[in-house]
Amino acid sequence: MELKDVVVWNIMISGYASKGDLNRALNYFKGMKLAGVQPDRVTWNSIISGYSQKGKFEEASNFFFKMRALTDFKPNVVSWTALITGNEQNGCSYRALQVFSQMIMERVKPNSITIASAVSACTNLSLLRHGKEIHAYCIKTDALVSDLLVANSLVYLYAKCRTVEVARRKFNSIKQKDLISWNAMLAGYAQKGCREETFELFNEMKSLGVEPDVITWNGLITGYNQNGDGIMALEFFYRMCETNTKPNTITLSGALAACSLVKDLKLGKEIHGFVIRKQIELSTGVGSALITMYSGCDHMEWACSVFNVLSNKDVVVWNSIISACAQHGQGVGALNFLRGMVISDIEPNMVTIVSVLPACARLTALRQGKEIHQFIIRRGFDMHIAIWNGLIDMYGRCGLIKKARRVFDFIPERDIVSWNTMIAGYGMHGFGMDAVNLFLHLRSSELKPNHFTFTNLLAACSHSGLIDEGWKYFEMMKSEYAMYPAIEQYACMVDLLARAGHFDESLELIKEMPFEPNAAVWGSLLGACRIHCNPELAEHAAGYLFELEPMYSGNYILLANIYSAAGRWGDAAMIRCLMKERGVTKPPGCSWIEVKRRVHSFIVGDTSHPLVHEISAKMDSLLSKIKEIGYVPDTNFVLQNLKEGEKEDSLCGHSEKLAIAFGLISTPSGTPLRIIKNLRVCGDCHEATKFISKLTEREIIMRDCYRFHHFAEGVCSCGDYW
DNA sequence: CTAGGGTTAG
Repeated sequence: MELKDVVVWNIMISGYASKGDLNRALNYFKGMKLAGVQPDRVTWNSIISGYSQKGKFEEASNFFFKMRALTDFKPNVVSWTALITGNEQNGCSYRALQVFSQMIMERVKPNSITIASAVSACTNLSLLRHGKEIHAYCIKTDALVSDLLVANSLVYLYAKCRTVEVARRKFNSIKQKDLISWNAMLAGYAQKGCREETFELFNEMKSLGVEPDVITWNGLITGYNQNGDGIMALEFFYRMCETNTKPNTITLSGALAACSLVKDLKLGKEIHGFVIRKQIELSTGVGSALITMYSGCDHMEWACSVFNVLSNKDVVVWNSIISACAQHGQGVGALNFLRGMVISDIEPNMVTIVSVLPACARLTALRQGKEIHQFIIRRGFDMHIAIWNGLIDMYGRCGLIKKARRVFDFIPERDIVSWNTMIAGYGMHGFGMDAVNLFLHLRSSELKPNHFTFTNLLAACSHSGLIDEGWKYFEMMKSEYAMYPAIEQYACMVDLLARAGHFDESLELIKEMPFEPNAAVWGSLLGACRIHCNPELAEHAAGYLFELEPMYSGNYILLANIYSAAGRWGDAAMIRCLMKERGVTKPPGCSWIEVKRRVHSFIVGDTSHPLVHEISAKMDSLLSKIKEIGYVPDTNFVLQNLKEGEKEDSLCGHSEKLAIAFGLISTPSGTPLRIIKNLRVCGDCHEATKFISKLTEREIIMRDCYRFHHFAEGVCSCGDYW
């Protein structure tokens, strides 16, 4: 065999390279040189594109540079474009754009494929500004703007970046629309939630004789899912089922996601059945959609059984089950699955972190939270803003509000969620003025506060009794931001006014607000009645609450406590009977404290801890000492009608006191104690803890189910309003 | 030799 023509070699090489078999392609590449045939630009480009498509950019750019160094021909537009499309399709859009600008700087003229790919990269990154620049470049340099490929990519860009009107103008300007143009515009309307426009355009398309394909339907379904509109997503799923179009796995995932949104368990199960009947292999995509669907419909057991059945568990499947646990308050489960994932050699990614941080926050699992923070730093993840925000939340909820602030200050580009989370953190710690100051800071930034900002800010004012500030920002919301207060903000204001004892004003606000009062509103009022000892109003509020959330024990307990405090023992007993009648049970008070990497939990009246004698001795000596400096046990918080001495004993057994006593004997003096309680902190314990903090010169940080209490030098950060 | 649309987890 003599010299083969370079074209024949190229066909072999490009064939293998485009199939991803780079080894074969390289063998032929070497082979042709041995045979004395010089590779040409097409040969080099085939290899570059093969590596680039596989996401092996180091190899791709090595050949790119070798081509420049070893040959007479420079990389041409195809070589550059191969690098750009490869990066874009492998989730490295940012690098794709870097390559693109490098190419422009070297004065290589892009073609329509290059431009479309660069615009797609902008779309992936939501870089509207950048995309517009590329658009402008097209207009300035040549007629590429009218190229169908480019035009379609621009419709996607403008639709995705929330300027659907601009997308429509671009769409209208396309003379010969293809199916992809229609799909782009329809998906854009779906993502933006424009129901009418979607239907209109859809009908227009059909009247012109253009038939939707599976991607049209999928774009509509997933678009509406992204918009949170499961009803429309299912509408289009049903419509598709009436046609001859066969659903694929993406359709099924989309339909399952919609089921989860609207909690349509019945349809979800039908689709699951369909998957089994048709023997569609349970791909990781459909598998994770099933997990999410069952979890969204509150069937965690089934979510777990789908998880167990899946033979191929990729990072998305693990993330699905982790976030399912986290969303159902199963923090321990979430952390267990995280461990399972690591053991199975699946690398956690950004989404894993974002899902698992709230679980740590809720568990106050500071140690795991810190480990995850370390892990993020070690792995050198791109710090997605959601991770930063998760860290703020985690540190805030674990009681390290200063650390939370340090994270906040460290974020290069904060979004509104960062500010909202930080404001909420200050609020739950009772640092109302810090929350207000941060809000003022936010006002001077270019970000716009949203409804959550005001909810968190007003809640912070309320936790700190900042009445004037509360009114001011409540009014500012309307006057300066043209935002109508929602029921959440009204609830905060009712809470703020009632806590301060301004019951008339708060009742007036309830009357005047354009919503039916909900449990949060009446609950605020009831809580305030405890502080100000107002059993009459408490009865009124509790009446509504018993209707709205009949099984929540907290309301009954609160009302019973209020009756007891007013000496109305008979009424208090009646409430306990009512609870029994309705089968409402009060979860036992439980407190946790972490000492030397171990979490110790104490249940009310608990005698099971190994150090029970030491704890009880410590408690006795503490109580007699704090009584000397002014503590008076408040037996109103004992529900049972016991004798005075017995009531005092029963108070000593409260879980938060046990945890404090244990913390004091098992940590060196001066160490702050961090305690978490599952219920609202008891009034007597609150009083006692203030004295204990003074006596022992310890900082005691206690989180109950509503907020943080920082006890130091005999006072609490809540100012006794909680 | 480069080639545009729908993709599960937050």
